[in-house]
Amino acid sequence: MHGEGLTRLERKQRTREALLEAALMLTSQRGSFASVSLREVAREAGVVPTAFYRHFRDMDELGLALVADVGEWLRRLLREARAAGLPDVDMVRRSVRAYLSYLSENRQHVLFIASERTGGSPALRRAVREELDRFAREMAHDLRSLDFLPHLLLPTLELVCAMVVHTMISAAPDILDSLEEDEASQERRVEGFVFQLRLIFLGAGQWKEPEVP
Amino acid sequence: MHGEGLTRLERKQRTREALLEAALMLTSQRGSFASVSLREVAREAGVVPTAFYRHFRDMDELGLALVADVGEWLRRLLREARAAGLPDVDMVRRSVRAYLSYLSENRQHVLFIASERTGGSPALRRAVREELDRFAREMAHDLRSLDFLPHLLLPTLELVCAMVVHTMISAAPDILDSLEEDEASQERRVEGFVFQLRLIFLGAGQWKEPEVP
DNA sequence: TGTACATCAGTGAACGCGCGTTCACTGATGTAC
DNA sequence: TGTACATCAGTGAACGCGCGTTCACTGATGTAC
Repeated sequence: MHGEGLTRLERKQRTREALLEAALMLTSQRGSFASVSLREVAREAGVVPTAFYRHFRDMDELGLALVADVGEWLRRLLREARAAGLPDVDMVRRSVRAYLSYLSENRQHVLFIASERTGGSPALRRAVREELDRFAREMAHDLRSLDFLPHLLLPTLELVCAMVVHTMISAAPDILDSLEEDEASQERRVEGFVFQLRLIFLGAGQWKEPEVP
Repeated sequence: MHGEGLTRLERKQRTREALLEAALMLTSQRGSFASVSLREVAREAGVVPTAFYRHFRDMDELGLALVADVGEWLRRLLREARAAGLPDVDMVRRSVRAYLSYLSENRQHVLFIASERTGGSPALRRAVREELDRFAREMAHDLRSLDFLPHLLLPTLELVCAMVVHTMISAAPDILDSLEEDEASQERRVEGFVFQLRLIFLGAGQWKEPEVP
């Protein structure tokens, strides 16, 4: 019952993680972090409300911790993509398939980012934005080292990556919602998503960097 | 004090509008509709909480009415764009300038759409999505009749428009937030936004419709 | 190794507050004659 | 036009509820000797 064989610190860490996970779950369920209460989080994590304060000053602090957590998840995703190597001929469709399966397993993370990028408190919004910017920069760095789109300057490649990331994140709620509707609208959403990515890469392939004399 | 010279119906309509406006304002202030309470809306509109029920069954119903309202605003925006006529050479930069000034005057509408497209209740999310889809379809229709991107099939043009709309909506919170930061980051956000639109049109210009035998 | 004490994660009672919703009401506007 | 009655937008008191936060506490784990 009390996690035998664990040190006090390990147990504390477990409770902390339970709180974070509970908050993430409730946020994706409610649609926004702001409408999740401290008491709900504690209840879901299986502790008394006052235990919350051993881990976070308030919900704002937990929210920021959640962003950091989700940021780590994003970096793991990137690391795996990196291991998969250079995108090939039908790269977009393959990547989309991979992303969709990732999405169904990590619904909560993506929905959290999507909703708090726009909907959260200023501090939360800012933190999410920073994680996404950072993610795009790392992705650009990876693509550069794979010699992908070599005609683009690095800052331009970063902008392209930011656009891809942002497209992926904001397609997620549309696609996840469409799962609850008929199969046709689901396919339509996915096709729309594929089209968007294709258009971005098509545009990026054609982009001419302005001449610098 | 009691709006002399107005019929009872006109006064009721006024209160209704005051409630909607209050809700819109509070939503853009809080970052999400879900974290605005019925009592706050009534207070802001200058009526007692129970008067709310003369106009809406609950906050969900008011939310949907708000979507309809904002949808009308979108259509007005489109009508004005239509009157402005065919986009010209430096169309993107001109349009962006126009959009930015529109944005600063209609902050609340855009922020409402942006946050509830992802963050709201399922019904609200769906309603917002429908308004945006409809908006994109009308925009595609307009561009078609102006012979813009004539090599694209109408469904493709609709996808391009959906992408533009969606890029505009989701750039809005980034840009509005950047106004509170230094001028450099503001310029960076706007440049990123311009780049995204350019890339979309560049891609759309290059798009080859698949051959149908 | 055994004992005495300190630490501190989690408990449980209590608080004041704003919430959504109910109800009976008021009094100005609208309608019928 | 004037009068008597109906309508109904908005009022104000009251309710039970979940909220965030405080406080003194408990008892298992950790530390010093």
